[in-house]
Amino acid sequence: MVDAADTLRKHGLPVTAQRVAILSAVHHHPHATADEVAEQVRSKLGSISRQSVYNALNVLTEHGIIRRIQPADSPARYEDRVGDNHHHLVCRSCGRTEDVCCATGHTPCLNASEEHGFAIDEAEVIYWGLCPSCRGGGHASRPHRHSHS
Amino acid sequence: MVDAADTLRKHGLPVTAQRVAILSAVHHHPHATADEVAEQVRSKLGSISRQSVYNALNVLTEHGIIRRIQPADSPARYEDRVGDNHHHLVCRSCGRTEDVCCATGHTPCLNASEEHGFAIDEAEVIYWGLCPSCRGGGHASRPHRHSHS
DNA sequence: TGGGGGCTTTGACAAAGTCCAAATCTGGAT
DNA sequence: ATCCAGATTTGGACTTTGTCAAAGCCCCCA
Repeated sequence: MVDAADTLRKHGLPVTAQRVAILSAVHHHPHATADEVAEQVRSKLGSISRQSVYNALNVLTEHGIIRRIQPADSPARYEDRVGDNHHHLVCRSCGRTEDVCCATGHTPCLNASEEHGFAIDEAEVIYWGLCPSCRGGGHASRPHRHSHS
Repeated sequence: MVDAADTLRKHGLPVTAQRVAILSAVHHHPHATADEVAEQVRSKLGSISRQSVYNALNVLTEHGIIRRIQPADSPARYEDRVGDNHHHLVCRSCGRTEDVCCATGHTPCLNASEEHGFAIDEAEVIYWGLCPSCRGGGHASRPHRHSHS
């Protein structure tokens, strides 16, 4: 595990306290939302502006240092783990997110039967279901819109 | 192709001019957003409230009459084609959306290697790429956030 | 003809981000 | 160690996409 500041330097990015704290927060809280990252950073630095959080997360994402995932009905989430083609498993009820390795080896399903002339560069897979806690009691902590009446 | 009103009746839903127009709009404009649907409906009925559009789209979705898809960086889109396990191909630049049949038969990739105790009920696949028009000139009509500097 | 229930409308509200201009800081050169 | 240009951070207004809630309307049925 490399140092956050080093990672930034390695990518030619100016090292600021905010960036370091943000990158570190993402590392220690995989799949955190921008808000959650902001909370974490505030507990370290005392304060940070919302815009700085978004700026940093965007810059880090553009440089491939972190990855952004945007499941339906959830704000964007960020993760450290880049470079390997893994997917996500999301709880419909509480939004809990887990990593899952690619079931069929590498770059699965990347052969869409019809390409419609598109230049496809990624196949994004999201598994939807209910996490253990939400299966049990049925006491959903976040009502979702997918319920079949 | 069944009549919109019949479809509503078949599902025990009250038939209103708005609902018929909305369902019809979705049928004739697959992958339209709520706003686009509203536009279509206005050109038929003269006017409709935003809330009615959302109400109808939600009701129709809950009854499985239409399906909602929510790709990253795009408002929700709706489509007529339900019941078959097909996926989507989305242009990173302009958001153009196409249907693609499931590459590997049916319910692909539904065997996540690690299930983390989740009860998985769906594997959602989105292929990302550039559509023919956006590949060519490079004149992106909607700047996206995935560009690698 | 009179009720009811469900739809529709209207308007306020909320979440998640972006835009912009001013103040501040970082990194490299002196 | 100091300075400067350019990049970053801030704060606040603003946008987009939806939802909530109250009130009105319409149609069906007795």
